[in-house]
Amino acid sequence: MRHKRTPGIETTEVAVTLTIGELAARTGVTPETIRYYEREGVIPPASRTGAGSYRQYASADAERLRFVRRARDLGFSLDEVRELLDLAASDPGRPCGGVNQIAHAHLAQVDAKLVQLRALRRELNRLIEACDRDAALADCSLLSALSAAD
Amino acid sequence: MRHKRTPGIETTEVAVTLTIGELAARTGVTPETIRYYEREGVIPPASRTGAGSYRQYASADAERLRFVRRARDLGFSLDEVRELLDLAASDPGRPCGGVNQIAHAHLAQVDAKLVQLRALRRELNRLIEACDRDAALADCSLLSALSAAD
DNA sequence: CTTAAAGGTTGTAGCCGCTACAAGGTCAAG
DNA sequence: CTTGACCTTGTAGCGGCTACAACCTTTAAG
Repeated sequence: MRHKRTPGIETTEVAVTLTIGELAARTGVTPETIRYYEREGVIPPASRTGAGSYRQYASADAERLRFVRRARDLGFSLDEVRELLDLAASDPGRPCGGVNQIAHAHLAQVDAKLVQLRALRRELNRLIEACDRDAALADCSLLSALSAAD
Repeated sequence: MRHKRTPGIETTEVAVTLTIGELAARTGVTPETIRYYEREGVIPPASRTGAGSYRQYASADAERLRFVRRARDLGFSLDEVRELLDLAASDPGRPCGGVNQIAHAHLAQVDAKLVQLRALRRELNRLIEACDRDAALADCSLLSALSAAD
């Protein structure tokens, strides 16, 4: 078993550094994905103050990582996540139009995908409903729809 | 320029063999994708009767390829397409229940994706509507929603 | 006949966002 | 000192293509 590392000079009892596994547990992002994000430049390279060259994280890293995870959950690409992080880290006095723009563009893409998927579903359903499951393969309307010349 | 190959003994004037490019033009599938399908075993290896070892296709190959393209357009995976092709090629007297089953399973997956995507869209839209594009980044509700602890 | 253009051929790498190893290094507890 | 949990890097795979590079073949034209 492993314990909390760096117990400190026992002042306030909280561990200030996290291993990648602890960070993973806190954020719901696996260690392998965290390392992947680092390679991709979505999160900055972790410090390695441990002699054994383990990655070390602080609570702020957990917040940044949660930001990434939530943005990914909303379907933003890693490129978009990088842009959002850059904006979040830039002059807080600037207007948030850039954020809005990224979000709107993404929403438009989601809508486009929805339109596509709904059309696909309609067509698929049409073919399935026409298909009598007890018919012979030779008469299967689904197969013949797939075989049919346009 | 290239011409129709194998003009034959000028009996019925139609070219019976197609190059991969001609097949591509007829089916709307690029030559590279056709070769990919062959590698993946979705379509059988083409014959190579030409001395130069070019692939040669017949009209039946165009039909099979169109079948694949239509199934792909309906969102079936290549695995599912292979299964559908196997069924289409099997005893035509058997009932088409297998086809129906594959199609139903696929429809269920499409529906699941739709549910997911609709939920994502709702959430994204909620965040966007709450976001005042003229607010400062520091007050951007979208960014704070991404940063917020769960 | 030569030659140039428009095809064809294989093999390999890249896209996206992970995920899953293998082979080894390090740490803390017993 | 051993055990075993955890970490490290590097590499390969997923799906379904797409895009080369480097070379070969066919055909029409000169």
